[in-house]
Amino acid sequence: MRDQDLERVRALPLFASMAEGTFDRLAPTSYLQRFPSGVHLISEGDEADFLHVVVEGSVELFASGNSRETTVAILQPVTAFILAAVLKDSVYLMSARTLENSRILMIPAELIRQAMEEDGAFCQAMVRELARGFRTMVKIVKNQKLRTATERLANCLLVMNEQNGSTGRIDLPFEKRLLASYLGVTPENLSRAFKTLEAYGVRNSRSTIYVDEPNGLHELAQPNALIDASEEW
Amino acid sequence: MRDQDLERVRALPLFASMAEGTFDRLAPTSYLQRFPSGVHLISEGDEADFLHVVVEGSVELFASGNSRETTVAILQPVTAFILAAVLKDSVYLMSARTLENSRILMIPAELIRQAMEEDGAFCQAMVRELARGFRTMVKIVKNQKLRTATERLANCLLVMNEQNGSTGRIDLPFEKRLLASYLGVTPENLSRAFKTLEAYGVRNSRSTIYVDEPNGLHELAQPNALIDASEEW
DNA sequence: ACTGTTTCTTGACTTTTATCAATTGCAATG
DNA sequence: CATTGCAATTGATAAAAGTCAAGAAACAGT
Repeated sequence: MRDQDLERVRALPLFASMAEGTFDRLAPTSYLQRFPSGVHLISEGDEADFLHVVVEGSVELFASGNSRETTVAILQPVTAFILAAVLKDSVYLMSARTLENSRILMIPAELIRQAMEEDGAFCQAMVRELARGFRTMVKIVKNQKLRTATERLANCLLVMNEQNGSTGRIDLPFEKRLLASYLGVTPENLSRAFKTLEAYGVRNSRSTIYVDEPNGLHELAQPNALIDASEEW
Repeated sequence: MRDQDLERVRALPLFASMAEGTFDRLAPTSYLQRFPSGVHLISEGDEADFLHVVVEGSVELFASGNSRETTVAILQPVTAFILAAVLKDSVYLMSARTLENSRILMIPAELIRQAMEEDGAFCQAMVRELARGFRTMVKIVKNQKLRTATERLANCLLVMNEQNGSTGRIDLPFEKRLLASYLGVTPENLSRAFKTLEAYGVRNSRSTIYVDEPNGLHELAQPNALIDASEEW
């Protein structure tokens, strides 16, 4: 692994407070691998052998069942995933695939569990990371159960717009079908939800979306910090 | 706090591996309080001052938004809740109310955070508990996004039946309206879902439900261990 | 620039779920 | 034992979301 990448991983909140020795023991047995877009990284039901970290690119976490499939999260660098399965020495509950050319760091699960037992600071970092993950999932549940599809889209656009510096222009970094799956609707219904939002100043051209009247959209969306704010470290 | 109750809390996985000294420091400043049914214990948005533990009775975790309300979980003794908010020193994402006469143990949040820093074994227990909570929430998301209302009910009945020793008889420990909110449907639709399941040998009288043909129900429900199995410690 | 492929959109229709209103049925109360 | 109160059900209707099929728009490769 390149020193530069090592540093980026080291800078992750999860690893930042780790003792020098602990980190040095993880590094040599971990793999940083490059994957093309669309590669299936892990499958739900499999044993958790490695903790994964998106170092570059992006990764989709999704789940299947009842002959359906749904996106649970879309991860940007630098984010660790499937931490809970690794810690419980259990099977994955979600599958993961790359959304573009990506570099993924894989750390043997056994080493992570060891490090947790030996390094108190790391264990505390883990607690924070898991608490963050838990609360993120609670927000996803609330978003799903308390809102209609159009409300979810409206709030999603408001969040994305803010992340972009409130320019009123959003460049979708992925396909609409993925956005649909993430929002829990069919692609057809996502199109219709966009049409509904036209009345609130949302223009939608292929992969660029313009939010002209954030105030009007706010009214419809009724954003809620206890759902929409991303969990800070 | 009575010694007997103290022991029950001590026996919780979360506290079992805690050092003697750490536990002794928590105990005297914690309150074990008795509440009647329907008491609002915490409100989403409030600062997390205490870690709560259901010692007796039962507690509903629910969330509000967009002028709707939904049940996220129903907790039986002995379970700690809102651990994540306490650890992150953040606001609650869910509200909680008692569902019957209950006794709730309240431990000052600050003490929990201190204990985590000082007691490595406790910190590790916390990691396990949070990982468990995270995975439980993932399952709730999957249940919600991958299944129809009738499928959710069918699977819920299968789980409840198994928990009851597969006797084919389920005595609901709460009202149907709560079950509806938990499943994410209106009470009216829950009734209709029950009617649909009649064809699969489900009889439904007030608060007792009979599952006559679990095999037929299985076929419809398509149970899935990665959704329905409860997360073990 | 053309061709084939894929994503996205649109329309018609069905299914699922919610809403509103009314009724039933149980259980507690006096 | 009637009465009251509430949970649960039922029916009618509306809204939301899914499905299927077709067309339009973007994209990749030649």
